[in-house]
Amino acid sequence: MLERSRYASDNCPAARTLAVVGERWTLLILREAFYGQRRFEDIQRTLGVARNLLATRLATLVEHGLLERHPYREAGSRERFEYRLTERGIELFPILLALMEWGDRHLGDEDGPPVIVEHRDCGAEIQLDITCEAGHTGLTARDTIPRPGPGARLADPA
Amino acid sequence: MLERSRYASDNCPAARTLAVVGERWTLLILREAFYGQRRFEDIQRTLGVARNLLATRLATLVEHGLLERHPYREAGSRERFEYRLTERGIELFPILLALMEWGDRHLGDEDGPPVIVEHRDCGAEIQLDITCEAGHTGLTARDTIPRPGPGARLADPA
DNA sequence: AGCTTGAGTTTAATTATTAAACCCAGCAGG
DNA sequence: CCTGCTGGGTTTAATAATTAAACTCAAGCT
Repeated sequence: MLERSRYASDNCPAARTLAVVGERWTLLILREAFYGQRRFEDIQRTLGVARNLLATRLATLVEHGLLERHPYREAGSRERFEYRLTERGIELFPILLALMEWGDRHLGDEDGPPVIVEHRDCGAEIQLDITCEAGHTGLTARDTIPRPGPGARLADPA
Repeated sequence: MLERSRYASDNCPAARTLAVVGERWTLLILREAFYGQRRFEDIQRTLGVARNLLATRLATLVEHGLLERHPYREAGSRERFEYRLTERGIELFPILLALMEWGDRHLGDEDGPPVIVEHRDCGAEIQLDITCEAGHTGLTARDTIPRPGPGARLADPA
């Protein structure tokens, strides 16, 4: 079960995140969760993912604490389960947003995006912004530089 | 070659982006590109990815216009090729950043992140911020709501 | 008693991924 | 001008992941 080890550079946080959400379908399942879909059948139908795969993906998402399995009972039905985002899962939102923004910009259709995410309070469209702690906004990758942090490890002496 | 179609909900921009960068290793290869690694051997060694897979991933990244293959010649060596991020590729940065931030917060080691990304001009640490066009900052997924955009399509009449 | 439905499992066939071996061009040394 | 080395890949065979389709199972409805 060392899924993590398949993505080397094992102390890289991006690699660790991908070990949890980087398998095929996982981020799309989470997208559905953000859109409010909570039930196996609904997710399966809208995504078209294989049923057994959806079952195992949901299980690992629950295992990693991104979704929670909640029992519910609809009138005239037996008890069933739905999957709700946890706080930990909700914090994945910027990843989805970054994927959407890039897709809209570079792979979008003529007629515009199928979904617009709005600020609930004011209705204005939201977007991701790269900022620095000193208050500069609107940065791009070119304005940044990676530096070793406190947890940096020396490369493996081959 | 309908990679795209494997990720249903075919007009979803997140799904389209994942069709390009969502295969195993692709985002880690791009991470290396952002760290300045450009050569096959270097990427292969630091990532530990299978060589044939790295070759095909680099080829699809070039095909999609995220990397460019540039010839170069080191003194005493024959011509070789390196892979450089294009503008299109550079714009993937928020995706990597979002993955890193989540990993740092939820899967990080005691001793802190191995890498800190700084604003080149002022040295302050950078971060992603969800903002709205009306100027509100520091939003979370809970402050947002998705709405159908101009390109929305009705669900398939099953 | 038999049919339906949501939520999964199981099974068998198809793809992806891996490790390891191989290839190739040119340069350097002898 | 023969040999070995290096960067940058292919090929091959074995292993693992993904798929579609069929099956299960427990209520509840008719």
